[in-house]
Amino acid sequence: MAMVTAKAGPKLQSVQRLPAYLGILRGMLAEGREFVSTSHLADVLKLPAIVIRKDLQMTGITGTPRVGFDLRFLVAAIEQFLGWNNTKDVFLVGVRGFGEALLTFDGFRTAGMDVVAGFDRQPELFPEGVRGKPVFPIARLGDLARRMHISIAILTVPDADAQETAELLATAGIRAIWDFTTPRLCLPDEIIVQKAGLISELAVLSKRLRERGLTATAEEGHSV
Amino acid sequence: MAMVTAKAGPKLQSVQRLPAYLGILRGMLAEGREFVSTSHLADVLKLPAIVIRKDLQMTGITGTPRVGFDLRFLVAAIEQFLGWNNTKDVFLVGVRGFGEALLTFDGFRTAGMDVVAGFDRQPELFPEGVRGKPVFPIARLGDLARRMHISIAILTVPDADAQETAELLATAGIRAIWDFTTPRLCLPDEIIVQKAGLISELAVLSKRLRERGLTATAEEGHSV
DNA sequence: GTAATATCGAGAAATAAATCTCGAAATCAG
DNA sequence: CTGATTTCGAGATTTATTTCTCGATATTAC
Repeated sequence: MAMVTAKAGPKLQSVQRLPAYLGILRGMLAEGREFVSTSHLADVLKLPAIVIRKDLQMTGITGTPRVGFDLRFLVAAIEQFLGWNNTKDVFLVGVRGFGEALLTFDGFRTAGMDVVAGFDRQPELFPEGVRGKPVFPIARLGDLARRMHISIAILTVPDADAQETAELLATAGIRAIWDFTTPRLCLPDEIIVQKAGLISELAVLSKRLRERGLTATAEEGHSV
Repeated sequence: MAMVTAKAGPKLQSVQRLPAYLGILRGMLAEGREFVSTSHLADVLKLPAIVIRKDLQMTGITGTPRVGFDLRFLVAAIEQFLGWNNTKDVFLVGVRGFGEALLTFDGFRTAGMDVVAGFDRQPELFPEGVRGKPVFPIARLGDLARRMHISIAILTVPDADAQETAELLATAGIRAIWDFTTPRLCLPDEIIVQKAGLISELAVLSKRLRERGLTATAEEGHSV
């Protein structure tokens, strides 16, 4: 029974590769180049050209044979596809610990995200904010979210507070949560919850290290 | 031809789920439980039980029907599989910006990782270190890595310095790099490079937000 | 103007991964 | 001791992703 849903497959990995393309392409654009071929991109990124071509198809843009893609259009297409063309203001909830670092990190700008304020259960710990970013008590989040039309939040509270805080975010009108906590949040379906995979990545790294490490550093004679 | 590979498939996603299991299981162990069934885990994690069972098979541990898995053995098996049973000291290179946050983040402890020192091109910016973690000039990295037997590094330098710093790490005997920079590093094959997917995750979130955001505002009639 | 070449784009095949189905085993009830 | 129920584990099915093949098109060379 081929119940094919109308919407195209997500192609998760392709989406994940787009930012890498975008970085290179923006650089080329800054250098004054006008066209780029997937074979050239493939050289730079050490990826098969066909992969890149397939990924770019996702954005809907079309290239010209023998010439490549118009850099300006291509960059614009990717940015539009990801929604990175216009900056979105986001809140960060949970400033103590990891959140403080994230609050000061301005690398999200290139991804169209601007962390405009932090919230914490103990805002008095940051009386002057963090690097110019104000820190408010969580109680004020709902009011400010509505007033500033914020719909995205980064959740970096301690695991124990995660569910409670997440529910508060949902009530405050937040539509998407980038969740750096460990437990699985239970929220209404209309709330987009994107789990941060820092620890998962570490698991993959650990496993690869262990696989290869066994052959490489057997010299360390500690029993397992 | 059925070319059955001897080594088990990597099963990336399964590995990525293991930390979530481990967190729950450690909690149960702390509560004094002795056995756990995948069906119970499934309830807690809101995942299909079969997924969990298949994931656990990877670790090589075996459960008993009608009883479940021995919690102590299971936790030990996952930790061993991931290599999280014994703590590994790691360096963090590039303290300005995002790196400073990671340096202060102690959540990696549960993953058997302890960031013991930071390195930066401008260590004078952190004369007293960061939260007790010392910050050294990059020039001293090789010496200290050898002396302290460090084989893992977290790379959080600016993109422009990424390749150069990475090569320095390789020379210093670092065997695995958790890379938070954008460009693709070119290093000898024996160096394990694990790309951090923060920005890729953001891309996925952005795309999901855009997809749903459009339906939320445009309110298209959903066909059955 | 014609031929050669590099590149794109769509569909198909191959590969890998995730998910499901069913039989087997162990405890508990009677 | 026997049967019912829960849970595990291996193979089969389905799904997703990557890779390949081919035809089309635009530039360049002659």
